[in-house]
Amino acid sequence: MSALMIASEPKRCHTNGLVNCGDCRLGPLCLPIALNTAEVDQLDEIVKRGRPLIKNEHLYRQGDAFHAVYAVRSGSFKAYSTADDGTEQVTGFYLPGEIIGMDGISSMKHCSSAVTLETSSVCEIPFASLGELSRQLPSLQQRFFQIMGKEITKDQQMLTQLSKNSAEERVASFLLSVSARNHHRNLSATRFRLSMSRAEIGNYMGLTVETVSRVFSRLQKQEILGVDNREVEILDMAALKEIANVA
Amino acid sequence: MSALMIASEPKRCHTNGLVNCGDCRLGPLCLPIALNTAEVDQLDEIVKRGRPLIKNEHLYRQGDAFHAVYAVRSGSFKAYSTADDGTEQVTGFYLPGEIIGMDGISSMKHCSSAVTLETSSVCEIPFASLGELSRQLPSLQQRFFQIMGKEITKDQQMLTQLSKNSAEERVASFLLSVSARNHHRNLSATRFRLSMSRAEIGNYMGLTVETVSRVFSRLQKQEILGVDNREVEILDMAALKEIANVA
DNA sequence: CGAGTCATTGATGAACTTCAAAGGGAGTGG
DNA sequence: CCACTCCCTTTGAAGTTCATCAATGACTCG
Repeated sequence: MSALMIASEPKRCHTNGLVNCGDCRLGPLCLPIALNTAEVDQLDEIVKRGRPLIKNEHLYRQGDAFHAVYAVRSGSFKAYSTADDGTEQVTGFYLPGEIIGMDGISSMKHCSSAVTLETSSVCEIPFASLGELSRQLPSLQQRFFQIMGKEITKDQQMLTQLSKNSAEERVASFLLSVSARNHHRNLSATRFRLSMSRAEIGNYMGLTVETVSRVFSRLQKQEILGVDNREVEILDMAALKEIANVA
Repeated sequence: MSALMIASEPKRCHTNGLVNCGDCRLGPLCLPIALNTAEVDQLDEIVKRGRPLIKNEHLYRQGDAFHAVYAVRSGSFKAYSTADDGTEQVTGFYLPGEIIGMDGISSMKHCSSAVTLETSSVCEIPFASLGELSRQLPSLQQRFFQIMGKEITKDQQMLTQLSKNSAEERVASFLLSVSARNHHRNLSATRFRLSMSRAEIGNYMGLTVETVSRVFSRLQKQEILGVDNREVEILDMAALKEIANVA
């Protein structure tokens, strides 16, 4: 439990604003799936690649006009909505290759905010252009429907999570989700650094900081998890899945 | 607190399988919003109107191949998913004019089941045709994106509901949601019959039957709500909104 | 009219929250 | 480079809310 930094692969991206969808390592995870080379080039033309955002910088805020969705290129984001009384609810975490910003589609206004958890960069995909282009490219339209559908099923799984599962089940599921998404990006499924605080995890999973911390401690005591601050190692994947009720 | 039946407007629909989107009273709530007459006619051609479904009949089941979404024409539906251990989680209730079945879009398989809560009917909208047609009709594409986006924001509001709110707040919000949707369909916002059981409400809101029942009783004692089994009357809308934390 | 489901109400208990306090880490400025 | 500060994390003790268990009553529909 010593390593501070794990493979800083995002760096390359930060220094290369010229990368296009065809060359992007994330291509196979992101929008371009199922597009052929010519189609990817067309997609490429509507995508805007911005400067990196520093930690705690907002991508958009609740109430902002909606005009684009964003593909996370590097780093990570937290999406959250703020109630009238100021309390916040984290609605999702977004890792490279995932699409953030779809909360604004229905009303053309963002009903949540998105903020970086670390230095991050995105590809901006103007929604109007995406609509237009997807009328020409059936597989792009298909793909975007699929991505929106996935957001729906993800949220519905969270509903079950929040309404039925205990604190241990929720935390275990959360860790497995991060693990699986890392694995999907060819990173370690068993060892990674959490870019979010205990409080943010707790908020997302409907728990308090203290409860999350206690669960982490218990999992560590049972030697299922190795924890060093935000550095995490899954020592017993089977046991963790057992706890999370995964078949 | 006596009336058993409230305006049975759906009946007319049941007896008329020939109604088309252009004539449907629900048009302005449903998919056709923002389409002109010619466009509605085109939509009409891909829509299949089926026989009415009786109470407790399934529209689709978890695991079924996905090939269409459905517009509720009359009655009401419950969507729910079943875990490996057999426990069920209600993921939504669907009233006339609302679209059900989008849970299958991402994987082309339904990951939840849909069942009627009473005699009901739907318009089946084959997804492939909808995709095709929406490539020709920008406003239809726009509209469908909007509907999917709304499902996303609805689910995210539920997340906040489940993770932050007390039993009273949840039940109050639920009643207000049904009230608003009724009002939207030009039905009474203050008096209606719930087509779902206490257990189903509880399951949806992450509570037990007993808790839901107790909240109903308390609201009745405070003269905020009139309750006669599934017949409900909101006596003090302001107080109910107060409880639900609505601004 | 009878059987079964649904709703209500009470008593008890468990899980998580809240309140409180102290121990690291990371980043900043001197 | 060190020291200071602030925030994050951890752990303990007490308190609440809601779940669970249990029993009765009411409604619905064959």
